[in-house]
Amino acid sequence: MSTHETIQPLSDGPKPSKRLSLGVASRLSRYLQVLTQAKKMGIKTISSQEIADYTHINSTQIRRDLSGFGKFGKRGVGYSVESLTAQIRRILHTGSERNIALFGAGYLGTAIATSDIFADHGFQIVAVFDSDIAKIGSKVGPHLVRKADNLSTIVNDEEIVVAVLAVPNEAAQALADRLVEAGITIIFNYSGALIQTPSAVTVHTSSPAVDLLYALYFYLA
Amino acid sequence: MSTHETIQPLSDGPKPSKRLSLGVASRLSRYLQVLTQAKKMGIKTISSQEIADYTHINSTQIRRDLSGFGKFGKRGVGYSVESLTAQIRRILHTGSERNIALFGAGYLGTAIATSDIFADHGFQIVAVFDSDIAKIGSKVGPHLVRKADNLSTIVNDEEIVVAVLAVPNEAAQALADRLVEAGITIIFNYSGALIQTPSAVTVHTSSPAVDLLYALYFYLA
DNA sequence: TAGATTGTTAATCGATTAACAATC
DNA sequence: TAGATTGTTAATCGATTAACAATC
Repeated sequence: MSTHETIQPLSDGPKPSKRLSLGVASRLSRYLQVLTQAKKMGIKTISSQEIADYTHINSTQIRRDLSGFGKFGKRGVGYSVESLTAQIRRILHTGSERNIALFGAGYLGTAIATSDIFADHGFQIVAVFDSDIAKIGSKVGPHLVRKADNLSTIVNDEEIVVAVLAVPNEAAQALADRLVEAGITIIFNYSGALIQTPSAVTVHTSSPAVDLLYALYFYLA
Repeated sequence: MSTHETIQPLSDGPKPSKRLSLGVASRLSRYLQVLTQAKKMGIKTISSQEIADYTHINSTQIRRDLSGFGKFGKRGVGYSVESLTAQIRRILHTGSERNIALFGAGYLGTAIATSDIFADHGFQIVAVFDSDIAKIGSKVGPHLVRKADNLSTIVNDEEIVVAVLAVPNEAAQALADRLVEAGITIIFNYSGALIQTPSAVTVHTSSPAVDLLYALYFYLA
């Protein structure tokens, strides 16, 4: 956890919907992942201990996280996968669909476009871009590869909230600059490059090797 | 951070090398990522504030994390990129090369095999596997695609420490079971499937959509 | 020197979890 | 009923950060 929690003292609305701390939001997201998978596997009910087995998050903490928002479980039984999913979605405000633009139609871009990892969580890829003229007009999964011109128009028209960058390191910063200009506020960076943006823009850089270093440390220690 | 810290009270060795807490290990890994990139960009010196700008980790915390292990910086100047990299590598015991086996030679597997994200951090892909007979014998980047037979022999001979799974969801659990049997203790799972393993085995499941949900929450709130 | 940045302290705050009553 | 699991309390512990002296 990198930063601290900010509480919004509410002027006593009907529900005490404080802003979540980074830790809680992160954990709720992970519960959602387990629940989504569990649903796919046809599981109807899940206990806090079972979620703990998958996430390595302490079962007491799971119950505590959830009980802050209501009594979602049944003692002696566990949580309904269906209804807990709905509850967490509500807490995270992620009930509705969100639109994504994908930049880069190489191997990684194609892998992302053809997988359902994003779709499973309500993220819809609505546009795929590449700078290689040879690729423009071809198809990646169901998507037509386009040229990344008039970004702000496209971002507006297609109601794009998130840009996913699967481009070479060298191209990442320049593209990010253009995206910021076009009004994008969430960038998901799969390139290895570090990206600098105004503070209003969130950049999430995926770094598997860093995660691996981290895992390895605990393996060695 | 999901679990708590464990301190190994040392019988007074020369250096008080406690076991790192999850939080510290995670943050040190991220500093390493920034330093690796900074080095590529030809930067010689970096301040805690600059690292903070990239990682969104508070600069005081960065200095505090580092000062637990020595005085690595120069007041008024910052940290030497080169020497700080070496120091963190030492702290994380990640100085030496580690061998990785990659499973799955589809779009994602190919993207991983041809990128340098792992190589940048001392992880060497030494074997690529696929279950599709049509792919066996073909090349993915510099690697020959092999059949995943005799896993324990290969794991031993090639000194493989980590298995990276870029396979379909349906295949993940069965493959993980075979890997555990073959003696693998760190599995990096890029499939969307949840994997269950004995507790001695570390599974890291990459879940971009979950990260996105999390980022989106703070965007919406 | 003047400016910048580290290293460290001290105080606060949130995260974590063992334990257990409640109850399905 | 007996067994299982939730919801909650209470206590501890680590993370976080503002502030500032030290010093390059």
